[in-house]
Amino acid sequence: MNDASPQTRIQKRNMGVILDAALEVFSAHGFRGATLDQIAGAAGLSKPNLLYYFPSKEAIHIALLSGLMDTWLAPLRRLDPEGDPVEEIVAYVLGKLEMARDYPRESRLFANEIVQGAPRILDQIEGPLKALVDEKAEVIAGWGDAGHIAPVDPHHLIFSIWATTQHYADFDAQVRGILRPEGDAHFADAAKFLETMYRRMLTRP
Amino acid sequence: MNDASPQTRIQKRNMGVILDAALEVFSAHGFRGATLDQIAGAAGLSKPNLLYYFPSKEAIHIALLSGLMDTWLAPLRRLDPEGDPVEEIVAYVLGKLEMARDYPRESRLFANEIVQGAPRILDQIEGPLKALVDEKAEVIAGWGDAGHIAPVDPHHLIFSIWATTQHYADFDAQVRGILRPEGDAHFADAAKFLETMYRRMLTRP
DNA sequence: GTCTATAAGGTGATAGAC
DNA sequence: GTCTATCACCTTATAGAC
Repeated sequence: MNDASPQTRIQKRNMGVILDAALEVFSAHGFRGATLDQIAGAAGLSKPNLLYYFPSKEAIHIALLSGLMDTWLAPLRRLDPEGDPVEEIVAYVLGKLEMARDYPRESRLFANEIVQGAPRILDQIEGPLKALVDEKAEVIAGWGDAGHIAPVDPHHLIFSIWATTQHYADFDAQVRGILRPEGDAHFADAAKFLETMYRRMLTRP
Repeated sequence: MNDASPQTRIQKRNMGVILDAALEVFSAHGFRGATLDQIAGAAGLSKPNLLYYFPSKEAIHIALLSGLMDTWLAPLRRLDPEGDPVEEIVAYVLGKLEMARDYPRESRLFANEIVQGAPRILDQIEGPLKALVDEKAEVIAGWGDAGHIAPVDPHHLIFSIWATTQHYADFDAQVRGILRPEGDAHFADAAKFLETMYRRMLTRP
């Protein structure tokens, strides 16, 4: 299948179905743990038919990661240098937490990949991702210098936001196991906790 | 190999060598991504010899996880109800960060397992881990009620500490990719950031 | 206790009919 | 475009000599 060729509606639809099935399987079992049989089954296609649309298992995985990277970074991209500093950061935290709640598969897909050394997306991390993070870190540093927020290391602030929000998607099994049997209000409680936490952190001398 | 049988020095030594090799391989590739060939190679043993000491690949993995669970929880266990509340929690944060720095393989071993739904340690999560967390959460809640720290949801506080500290081990590839080329002082900077962050959060306004 | 050899089954990918 | 059949390889695990 030639990636650059024009696609029929059926082709586009099947590619979409395959990528959704692949997201389901790769996010649950990792690259090595996922099998083409599982993906084909989830997509409702035969294994050879899968490989008519993508040349290899790795090609599916790479297409998935590349396609989702933009969506995944959207919340950070929305951080507005002209907005109110504390409110912008709190909105980013809550937006990221909502993504962990609504798109846990995407979060786990990246988690699986990065924990194992990010072999297939190191380029994108060191390229576009680093560029975006550096840009926004600059903005946050400016807010600190201007005294609009308490001084913080901007890069580590961003890491802490990723860590605390994605934790609820990536380590869901652990969170549920510990909050059991109460918890299905995990995310509401987490939102309250994180908002309070980051407000205190950013509004102090 | 009978687990209950008395062991010679050679047996004990080889079991230790195997478990260390298994930690290396499982933490880097996950359960499914790891092969007995890799583990045998890292241990300097033949594959059949590996399986003389452990009955199966899964048995090695389970032995690893069970054996490390205690070590892994030691910092939380040290949280002293009689100590100074803010200092106890800050010490826990910094202790956990040191573990991420000094034992990243252990951190990634658990991360790999939990991201994929914790199929082999759900029992330990819902049992001993939950018990310990609930116990310490009680202590922290008491500190909040007594006004020794600002009020926080204790469970989510603990989750945030796990997330922010283990992040530097589990997502090391991403952290390095973004902090590049500067960073080898990641951990020193992270320690400063996290100490400041948790002090601000726990100290009453 | 440790080795070589090999069984048994799974997995990614291809060939070729339709 | 989609299928059945199949290949070639890898991986876990066992058998049996030493």
